[in-house]
Formats: sequence, C-alpha cells, structure tokens
Amino acid sequence: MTDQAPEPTSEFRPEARSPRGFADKRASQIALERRLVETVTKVYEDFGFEALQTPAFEYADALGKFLPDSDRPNVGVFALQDDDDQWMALRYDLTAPLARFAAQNWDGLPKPFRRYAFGPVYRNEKPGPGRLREFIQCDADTVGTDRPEADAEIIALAVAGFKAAGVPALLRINNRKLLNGLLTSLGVAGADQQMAVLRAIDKLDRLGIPGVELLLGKGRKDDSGDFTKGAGLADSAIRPVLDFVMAAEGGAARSLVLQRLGNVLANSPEGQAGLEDLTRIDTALTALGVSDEAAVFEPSIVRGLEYYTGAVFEAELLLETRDEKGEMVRFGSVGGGGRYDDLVARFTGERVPATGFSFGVSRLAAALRLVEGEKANAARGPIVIINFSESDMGAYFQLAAEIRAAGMAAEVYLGRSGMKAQMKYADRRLSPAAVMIGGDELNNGTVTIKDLDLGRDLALQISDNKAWREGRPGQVTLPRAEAINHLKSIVKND
RNA sequence: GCCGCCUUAGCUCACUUGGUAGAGCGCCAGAUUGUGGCUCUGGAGGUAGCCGGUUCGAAACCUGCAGGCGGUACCA
Repeated sequence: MTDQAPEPTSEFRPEARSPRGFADKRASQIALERRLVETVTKVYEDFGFEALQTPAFEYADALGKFLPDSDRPNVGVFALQDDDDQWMALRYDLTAPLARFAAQNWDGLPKPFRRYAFGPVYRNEKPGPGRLREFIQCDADTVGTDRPEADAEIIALAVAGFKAAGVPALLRINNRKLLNGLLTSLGVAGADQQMAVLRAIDKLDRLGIPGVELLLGKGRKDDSGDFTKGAGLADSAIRPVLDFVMAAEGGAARSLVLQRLGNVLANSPEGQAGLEDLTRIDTALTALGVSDEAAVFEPSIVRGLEYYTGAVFEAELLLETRDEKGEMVRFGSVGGGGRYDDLVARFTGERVPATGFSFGVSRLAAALRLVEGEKANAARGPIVIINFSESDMGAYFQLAAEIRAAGMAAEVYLGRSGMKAQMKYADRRLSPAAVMIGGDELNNGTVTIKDLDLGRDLALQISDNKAWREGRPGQVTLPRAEAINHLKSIVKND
C-alpha cells in the first residue's frame, strides 16, 4: 500500500453536534454559574447547613414514582440496566437522593439533619429555550422537624440567597393543606377531579381568572384551537375556588391574605390547620426580617401534585428579560420547594417530616445572561507573551513563570502565526496586556508591554492608520527588571 | 404527547410564475520587515435539514422523517 491518504468516500464522518437538550458552556457562563453556586452555598452554610454530595446515579426505585417500566424505561428519567440487571437512573433532582441518604443513614445523623447540595440533574423530557435536559440545582433541606418555623427558615434562606446573588426575586408561598381543605369542603372527592382543580388553580398567573374559571368548569379552548378538558365543577363550587385564588389580589400583605382565606375556609378543619401553619410562618418570617416585598402568600401556587404535603413555595424572577430581538422572554420559576413529609417513609415506613428549597442555578444564569448581556460576564484572558523566534523561547517561558509567580495569569503564544495574528489573539482573549521580547528588547535588556484596554480606548480617537500604528497607543518599553511591577499596575486597573 | 409555523454559507437573511445560489456580518490573508481598532483589496466557506416523489429540469411543488420555534399537556 503506497497511498496512505484516507479515502474520503469510504470514511464515516459523524456530524459534530451536541445531543438535543444538552449544551456546552464556555468560560463566561461557567464563571457566572460558579459565582451563583458560591454565593448561595455560603448563605446555606451561614444558616447552618452542611454540605453533602450524592452520586449522579441512583437505583431507579429510589427515585420514586418515575420508575422505569419494562415498556418505556426512559420516560422522564435517563435509565439504564446495570450488569446485575438492576435499573439505575440519573437523578432528576437533589431531593430524592437526599431522602434515600437520610433513610440509609438515619440512625447516625444529627437530627434535624440540615444539608445543602449542588450539582447537575437530568430530565428526559422535551427541551426548550431555558429548559435543558441537564441543569444545575442548589438545594438546602431540613429533615426531621415538622415545625412551620423550619419552612419559614427555608424561605428566609432562599430570600437571602437571591439577595446575596444580587438578583431581585419574589417568593410566593402557599400550603397544601389549604388546597386540600378547600377541595374537601367543596365535596371534590375523586382523585382525578382534585388534580384537575389543582392544575386549573396553578394556571392563574398565565391564564388569569377567566381561564381558570373555564378550566374549573367545562373546559377551555386555547389559541391553537386545542381543547383542554375542564374539572367539571358545578357553578356553585367554582365561586369559592375563585374567591380562594383571588385572596392575594392587589399585592396584599401576608396578614391580609390570611384574613381573607380565613373567611373562605371558615368551615374546613384542614384549611384552618394550614392557616395556622402559615400564620406561624408569617410570624417567623417577620422576625427573620423577611418583608412583604420579598415573600408573599399566594394561594394559586400548587407545584408538584403528589409530592408536597404542607407548605409550598416558588421563586419568581423580578427582572425583565428580553432576547436578542428585544422580545420578552418568560422564564419559569427560578427556584422552588416545600414540605414533603412522606418521602423518607417510602424507604423506612416511618414518617419523617422534611422541607427544602431548590435554587435553579442554570435557569437563573441563563436569565442573568440575557439581562446583563454576553459581554458583562466575559472572562478575561491571560497576559500574552508574543512569540518572535524559536530560539528565544527560553526568555518567553522564563517571563511567563515570573508573571505566574507574581499571581497573574500568563501564556506564551504557541501558535505559528505572525505578530499581527498574535496581537489579535490577545485581543480576542480579552487579555489585559501583551508582552513583547523581540530582538531589540533582548539586546537592550528591556521588555515592551502593551496595555490592551488602554490601547483600545485610545484607538477610538485615532482614525488614521499610520498614526495608530506608529503611535503605539498604550505601549511602553522599560527595563526588564520592571516588567512585573508594570504588569501588576495594568492588571490592577481592570 | 397533541396542534400550528419554520429549516438556504459560521451568524442574520435574500434569490419576481420551478431553469442547479447571493449579500451583510464573521473568518483567513495582503496593503503595514515587530503591533489588536479604522479603511481598502483579495480569499476560503453551501449535496439549499434528510429520504423519496412530480418534472426535460426542484432551493422552490408533493409524501415521509429529523431538527427548530410558538401554543397546549406534563413537570419530581
């Protein structure tokens, strides 16, 4: 075989693409997500939560109701069968693994057990904008106390987390007991009808009162002509539900919402129990310094249907987000949580009350990028040492090592392009400075340092190319011994 | 999952009733022996999402599939 060239026709060339719903992240986004995780976990630690990491995979039965069945093992989760035939699945949140961990280690844990966790979770479902199949969450949970004050503390924690991250957000709080009490007092008994009513209530923010009214009754036809079957409530039952849902109208303070709900739920014992919980949450929140502007009661918050047993809460972003075309982008909630008293019992049979909050790091980062723009979070590059000649490589590396030892990032250009391209490279990396050690500098014992930010600013006033080139804006030549100090002063001014 | 719209260069988009493709931006190079911007010049880059059909001829018309967007359902 003399011809070693590959035969293009017989070669398989895969298309370079990322899997649907999975995305690459570049430096600026990683930095932003890291910043969010760091600030939020700091707040969690200040509240006395300890770190816990659990694996990305769990046995599928530990993840709860989305068990892979033999026909469709991958609905909702990414599941695979281990070599011992057991089904494993990638976690879809951080709460189910916590329940498993708590059940497994219960006797050895200090109780109540307070832990935080962060990391990627995976959901095998239809992706969309701001909705990926892999994303980062950051959770804090308290396991082992049924006090409403534990819920209040979790809410205060979430509020503090958003505040520390510099993100304006509103926490909206409800209690499942209110919803259950309402349904019972209206005589809505069937599980299907209960769920239909809850789903209708959940859509208040999107469809408004008229839409909810239709969904509670016969049903609703949407813009695309699709018909959604309603809950089929009688008119006499729809009215109290609407009264209930409207209790928070007009940005009412927490105490006023409680008062209004007291009237709607006057003859429901479970509803009264829920109101008692919320009253204690309100008292605790006030003591913790969480105002009515930061956290409100909102009876239309429902969240997951078979999961939460008491308080539920959701965080809404108070920023106007627009995409590149200036179109409004609707972000869903950027965090949520609530009380789940039955999760650990799935493993032990013993009811262990628990409550927690999940901070939607990826979604929040996506929203912030839209608001702040790509450039705001752009990562700075290293100081770039221009490469003139193979034979002087030693001088370049020596300086690079010195710069790093002084605590700054540095890199010797290792491509094979000419000087112009190297300057362009440094520009594109957003480097603070480029350093030149050419023949002239080596002969004279000097270095030439160009402040790229300063040069960029000066260039705005120069239109003539010759003046730009010969003026060498932002550039100085100085003794080699002064290089580090000069670079320090440039980097410090960033 | 269901309904609707869309898919042409890396990106944003053109191409009068079917005659095998263009622009702007970006990228690379030169003008400028060792200088990122500006300006000018040149260059690379496309099996028109994929498969089939209609036709002498399809980017354009039709079927199917895939992907994207919007709505709806679901959302631990």
